[in-house]
Amino acid sequence: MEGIVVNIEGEAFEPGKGHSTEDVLKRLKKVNAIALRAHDGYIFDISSLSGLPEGVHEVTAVTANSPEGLAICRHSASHVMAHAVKDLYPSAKVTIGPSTVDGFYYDFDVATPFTPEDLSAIEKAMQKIVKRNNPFVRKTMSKADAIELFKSMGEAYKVEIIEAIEADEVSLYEEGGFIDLCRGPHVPSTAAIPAFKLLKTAGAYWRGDEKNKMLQRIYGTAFATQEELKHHLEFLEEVKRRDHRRLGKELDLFSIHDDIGSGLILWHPNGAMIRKTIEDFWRDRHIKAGYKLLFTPHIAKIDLWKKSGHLDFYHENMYTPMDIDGADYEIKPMNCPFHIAVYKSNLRSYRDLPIKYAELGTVYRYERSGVLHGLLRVRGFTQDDAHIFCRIDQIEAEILDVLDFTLYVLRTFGFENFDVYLSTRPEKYVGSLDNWEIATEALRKALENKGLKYETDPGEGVFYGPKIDIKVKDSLNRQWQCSTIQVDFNLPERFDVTYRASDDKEAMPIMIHRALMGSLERFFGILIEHYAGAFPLWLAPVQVSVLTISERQADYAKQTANSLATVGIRVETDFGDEKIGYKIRQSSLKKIPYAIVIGDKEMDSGALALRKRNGENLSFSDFNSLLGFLQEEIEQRR
RNA sequence: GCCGGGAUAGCACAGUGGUAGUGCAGCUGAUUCGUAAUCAGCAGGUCGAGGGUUCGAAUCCCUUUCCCGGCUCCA
Repeated sequence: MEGIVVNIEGEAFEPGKGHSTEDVLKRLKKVNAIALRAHDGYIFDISSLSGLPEGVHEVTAVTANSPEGLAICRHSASHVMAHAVKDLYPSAKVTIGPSTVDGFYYDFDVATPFTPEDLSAIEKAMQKIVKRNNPFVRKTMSKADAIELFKSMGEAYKVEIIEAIEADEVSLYEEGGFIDLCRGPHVPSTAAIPAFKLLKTAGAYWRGDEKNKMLQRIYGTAFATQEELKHHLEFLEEVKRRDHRRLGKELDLFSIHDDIGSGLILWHPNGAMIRKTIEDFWRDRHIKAGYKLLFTPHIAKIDLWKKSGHLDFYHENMYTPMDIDGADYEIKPMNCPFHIAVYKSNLRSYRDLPIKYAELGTVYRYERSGVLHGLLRVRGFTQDDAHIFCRIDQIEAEILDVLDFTLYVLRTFGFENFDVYLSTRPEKYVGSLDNWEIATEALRKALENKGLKYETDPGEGVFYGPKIDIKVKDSLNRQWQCSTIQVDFNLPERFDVTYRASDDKEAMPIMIHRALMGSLERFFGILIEHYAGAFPLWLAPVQVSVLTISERQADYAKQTANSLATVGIRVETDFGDEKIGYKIRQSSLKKIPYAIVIGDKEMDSGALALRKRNGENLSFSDFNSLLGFLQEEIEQRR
């Protein structure tokens, strides 16, 4: 351990020089260190302090408060879970058990799936193991020995895993008699797993491949403190509370019916009003941004899809063709071929470019029944699609434009944080290397020009071109993919799309596909959860409710409501014989942004009282000042 | 598609072999009230669908449809 510096909470310790090894270990224990991080980010067990690899001269204590430390805790928790499962169900075979972004899981091969009661029994067994404070002991052995060991234990999956490992030596961890193959690192001992909870069970294929056996997965989570665990569980409750399927029903926004078909959405009046507002905004802004709007059919002859390549590359998501007068027609999974047909309906000059076509195009795609999910994964949806035909020298400017436009639109819907990804050329691709290079650089430059932080996903582009994906973060900080901007070298080629260049020769434009919201259905689902159903005034299906204290004010209130409706405010009235508290409660449950309460006072004075959804009260001396207030808020879309 | 769980009144749910229930919503009546639930009465069901076991099935068995959680973040 000579010559090694150990940083603990900002203090440097040098075992052998002023500090004894015991002191350092004690100190590490005192701060609840669970691992050590080297400069290059590599993480070691605390026990490896005495045997650090050559070249490592300085390490820093890692606690469960850091992301790495927490991941280690969770990983160790998954081992403890496997230990508990083996104790309770000795015939269970262990497989893999990693930590995840918000917890951990472990997959087991068991004869009968786990029940919720099993889960709490396992959790209790885990608590006992944690209490015993068994040290995690790392061992290494040769591959051959490890294979022998796990064979003798009957752990066939572990044998399979070891056989696939390339190194000569593998590491094992033992804790309280439970041995598992593991790369590590782990917490020093089981008591260093402060707060954990098992959450749910699920089927999961071995190695995620549906050709393999189905294993039983147990999900759990762990945190540095009970407090944080509690917060996380509350967060999960909040997620449930905001579930768009639940709110969709409660607020009468949309429905899905068995007898109509899975993954097919019916927009109810409230949802349809929101969609109409979104669409109006979308169309208006697109026209202002120089897009031309299109409407195209829902079906087309099968040859079109052969030519576009969809039948080759996309047929798994397409429905069986229908026969019309002896010709096969396909319901459309994409809008692009139609937009190309519009482009090709005329000769185009280089002076015409860029040509930007936009359409709210409804497409139908086959999704496996198991993946359908409310509005977020459906079989019929409307894309806010657009195709930009431009010259290759225009790509950067166009992308820049699209980026600006996208961020403007997303911000209007209350999304302020984005994660941006640039996906580059995959192994299988079409188009020339030159074009890929130019297009990828154009995307990159546009991102840098906008000062957007982005991650590069090498090789993750589509076969026909590089792309930028933008993921929004909602009010619960969850990430959703909405926008995508994709360069396409393929379709112009396939459809022989051309323009007349300045040198009088035929040239091929580049196509940019882009969607800002992705699909209206999905975006709506995300919005419902983002706003927890409490839509801002400009989007709210009903903007104001007019409520009376008693029957006496009904006529007067009716006039007020009519005056609002006449200028386009969406109003609902409640003149029933319930008490005002009841009416306000009803209005609040419907998440109507404002309630106007009218009693004798208002009737006599002409003043108006406006109650916000959150209980706050505002008063206005007359109708016009109230109207002005509402109109300004609508105008500003906040 | 696969594994597990589920489907009972418009909604949320209870009901493990013996008369199908509760709350909210709905309807009717009373009440006319000042910022998140006034009171009373009434009505509402092929217990997802089909078949079977049984004297008797929401309940047990089989089939089927749909919904929910998941199905690599790689020792």
